[in-house]
Amino acid sequence: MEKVTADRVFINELSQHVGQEVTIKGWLYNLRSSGKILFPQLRDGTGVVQCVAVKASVTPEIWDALKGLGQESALAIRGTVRADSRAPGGYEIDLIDAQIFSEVHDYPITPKEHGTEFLMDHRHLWLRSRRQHAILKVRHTVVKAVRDFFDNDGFTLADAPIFTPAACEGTTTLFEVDYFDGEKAYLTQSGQLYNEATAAAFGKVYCFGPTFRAEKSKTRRHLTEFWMVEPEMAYATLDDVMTLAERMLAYIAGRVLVDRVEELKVLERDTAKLEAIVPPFPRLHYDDAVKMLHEGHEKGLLETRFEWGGDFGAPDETYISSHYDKPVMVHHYPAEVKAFYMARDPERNDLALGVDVLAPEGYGEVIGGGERATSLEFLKEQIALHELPQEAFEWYLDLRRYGSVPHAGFGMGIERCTAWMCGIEHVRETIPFPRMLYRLRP
RNA sequence: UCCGCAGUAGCUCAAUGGCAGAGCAUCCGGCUGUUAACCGGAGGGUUGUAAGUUCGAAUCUUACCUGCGGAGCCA
Repeated sequence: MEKVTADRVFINELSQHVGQEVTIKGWLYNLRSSGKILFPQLRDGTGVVQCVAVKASVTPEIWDALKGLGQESALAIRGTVRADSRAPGGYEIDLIDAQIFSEVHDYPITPKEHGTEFLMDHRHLWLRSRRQHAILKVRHTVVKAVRDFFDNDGFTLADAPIFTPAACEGTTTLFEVDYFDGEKAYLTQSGQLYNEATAAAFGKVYCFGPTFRAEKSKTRRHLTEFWMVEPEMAYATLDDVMTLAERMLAYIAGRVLVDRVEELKVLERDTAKLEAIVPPFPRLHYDDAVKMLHEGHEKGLLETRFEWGGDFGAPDETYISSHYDKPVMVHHYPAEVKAFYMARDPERNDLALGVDVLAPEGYGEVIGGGERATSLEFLKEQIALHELPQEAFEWYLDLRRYGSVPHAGFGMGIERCTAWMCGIEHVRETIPFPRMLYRLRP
């Protein structure tokens, strides 16, 4: 077979090569034929392009080789780029030559519909599909936007460790690791406590990495391994953190709208929903949120009457957020339902200076955060009250012994944010290889 | 962990107590503009597993396994 010799270009660059002879290296996305004319569609990771091979214009060897190719065969083609409204994507390549790298005849994922289990079992191949490709491109942009946002705002990236000796959330959701001599280690649930140390060193910091929670949760919003970005600011309050959260979310949505136009089309995302994500976001005191839930119950829109003092369930969150077309920030939760390190409202000691950001359209809690307690004595009490081993937290208590200041931060789940941006049902599609209860492979 | 639903060809599904089928995929053939192309033909089955009821079970019963949806908890 002849060598493919023209300059290699990528499919998303074709508009700059109209009239030129180019080489595309990729995989066969689909093949249609009509007698003496073949329409192979190639994908190369940047897009999909339709090629046209006319029997009279190529050698018999190339014709026969192309004719028999199955989906996902690997090949390079040489041809002339042409704008054509009949082609999906707007550009078409008149094929001159082809080189087959790998011939495939039994690719399991066909253009027809498949079930969730089958697709999840073939996740390593499913990633090649147009929709999955679009979702992960959006994820990439969400991550990039997050990093740019903090980098441009004077934050220092200071990542937290993944092996930790103690929990910062509840102890029921820890993954145990048996490796360190004579001591149990756990996979991190949050970089929160370490962030407080680096914030005292750098002022404004963030960490970004994988997080592990052994919750027996089987919902569209849960993964056992997920990625979280956590900013932390010294000399900052609950209000500062809410302002930071709304600025960040608006920045992310803006970047996705600009950088992922094609992907949002593939996903059939209603972009008006993303355009609405601009500050200020409504701020709702927990007491007022509870009032809202009571009204919802009286109107018959909520099954059970919410009791003051609890944390919101999924239907409660959805009901609250349904009143707004922007994310809503619920603040001043009862201290009892929040972590031990939360600062208290000086006027009402039973309330914590915490905030949850509830995304619209039922996407639920995408951000949780707040102001941290500054008093050494208070934290010692809380550690005892929660029956946590104080010796494990001595380093953390040092942060209160040596230059304790008001500080605040939050955590955002990248997958929940990405699912929201994409407008998709389940977070499992927003990470290349999801880890869930009952899902370790592939 | 609890509640609900489902498991039949490689995939998506039909067959509701009486011959296990269709579309897609695969293979063979046809078609010079296809858009999840179309047309003709072929191959493809331990009906999730085990036991039970019955003359007869994909179908009814029980247990188990697997998956999906929801709840609690969370980002």
